[in-house]
Amino acid sequence: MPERPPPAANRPPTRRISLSVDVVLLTPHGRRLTTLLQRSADPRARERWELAWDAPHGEETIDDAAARVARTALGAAPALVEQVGAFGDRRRHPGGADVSIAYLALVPAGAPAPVGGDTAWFPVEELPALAPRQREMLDGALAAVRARLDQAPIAFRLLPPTFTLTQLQEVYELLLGRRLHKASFRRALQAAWLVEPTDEWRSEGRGRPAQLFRYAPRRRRGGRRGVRFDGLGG
Amino acid sequence: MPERPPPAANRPPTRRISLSVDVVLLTPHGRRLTTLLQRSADPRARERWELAWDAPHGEETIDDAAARVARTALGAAPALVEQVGAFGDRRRHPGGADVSIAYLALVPAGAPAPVGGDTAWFPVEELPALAPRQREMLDGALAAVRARLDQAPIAFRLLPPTFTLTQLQEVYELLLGRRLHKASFRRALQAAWLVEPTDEWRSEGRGRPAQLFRYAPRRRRGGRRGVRFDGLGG
DNA sequence: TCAATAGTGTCTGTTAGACATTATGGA
DNA sequence: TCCATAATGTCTAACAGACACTATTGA
Repeated sequence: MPERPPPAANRPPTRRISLSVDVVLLTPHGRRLTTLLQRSADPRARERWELAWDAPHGEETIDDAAARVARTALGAAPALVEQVGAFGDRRRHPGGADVSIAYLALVPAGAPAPVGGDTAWFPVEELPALAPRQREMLDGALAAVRARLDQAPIAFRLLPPTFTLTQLQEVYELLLGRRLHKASFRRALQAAWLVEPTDEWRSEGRGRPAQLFRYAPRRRRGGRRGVRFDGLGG
Repeated sequence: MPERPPPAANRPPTRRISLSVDVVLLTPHGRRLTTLLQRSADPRARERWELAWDAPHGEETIDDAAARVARTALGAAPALVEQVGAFGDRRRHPGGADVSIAYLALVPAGAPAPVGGDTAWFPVEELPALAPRQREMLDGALAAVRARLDQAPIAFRLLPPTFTLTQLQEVYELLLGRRLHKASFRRALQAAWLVEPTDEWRSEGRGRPAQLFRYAPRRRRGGRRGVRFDGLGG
């Protein structure tokens, strides 16, 4: 039986550390998922790109700080801001923070882009070099988006208030990284009572116009079926 | 078009904050999920119970600190330690930490219990009063366990190396909070190639002895099917 | 007219859940 | 013997994916 030390003493944690709140802003651009990066504000490293970040101000909570950082970088409030997790290994952060809290923020497609050469949307498969800590946070945010896709209305936050079912399916395909079957997708969507049709139609270019829908979840009917043993690799 | 402030200045986050790492240790006890609580080390509040927690020491990362806190509280290393998230609202933490990082730690059923009246396992439905921050972290850890059940081998970390299929199903029922169909459960398990039989059998009390299995995931065959629109409430 | 996209009906193989049955031990 | 639990076979309804077809627009 190993020796067991007494429980940690209940003193305030005296050692204070530096903290950053970093936000991964995401929006679809065409058939690609893109993320917002800013040029470093450090005058010695103006050519480097960074995730938007800052330390919490004054009495702000970390959620407050994330909302502020997102709003400042984007010029408007995103549709959803959610925590991803804390990153406190020894990888480098642009501000030298000991611990960084990552947030993801979703921006509807077609929202006005921030102007100026200091801020730009990059496809997530073609990113410039980032500080290792921020690279890790970005990968974590992408994994979180995919994991939460069927738990929270992620896809609807990446679309304007009304959208076509093809747009919705494209967002799912974007996030899942695979093609979906059109008829099955619509059947499952109808069975879930998640969207309702508007009386508007949109004609884009050639084919038949598509009906516009809005996100309007009704109460679920029937419980979940089965247990998923997928994803239990090693 | 709203005025857009310049991006956050790239100065080190000078304001330093106090940080705690809090661990939610979980193990099944019979048909209940239980969590480890310790009596407060504060001599003025010895009757209060707390999650195990501490500030990171010296050069420790937050993952290191979580592993240490878990090992210290339990007297042995848990089977899995994973981050839940950061909690930095204004709710009270026992150590007055500005920000707390929650971890969950899984302990196999039947592992030796910590001795002494300062540490005890409580069923998660019958907890004593906790500091509001820690109560929030515990609820977050339980939600994370349920959410990750089909993404990571959570259930197997709550069981000894060999186990019966009934035990495994009981862990799933414990975490999901609902009964599962025995035949369906076993069919899905077999199709997923997650466990392999040993040549041992266990006789518990009355009925026919059950074969023991071990967790031995084989490579997946075939991709995921469909999209889940469950869980998209509102 | 053709090309392109939206939207739907039908068929089929797979799977979840219900039910029943057999197997094997202890009391 | 009876009872309790393990383990499995069969049936059915639900569902995912394939395919085909109709509908409606612009070029």
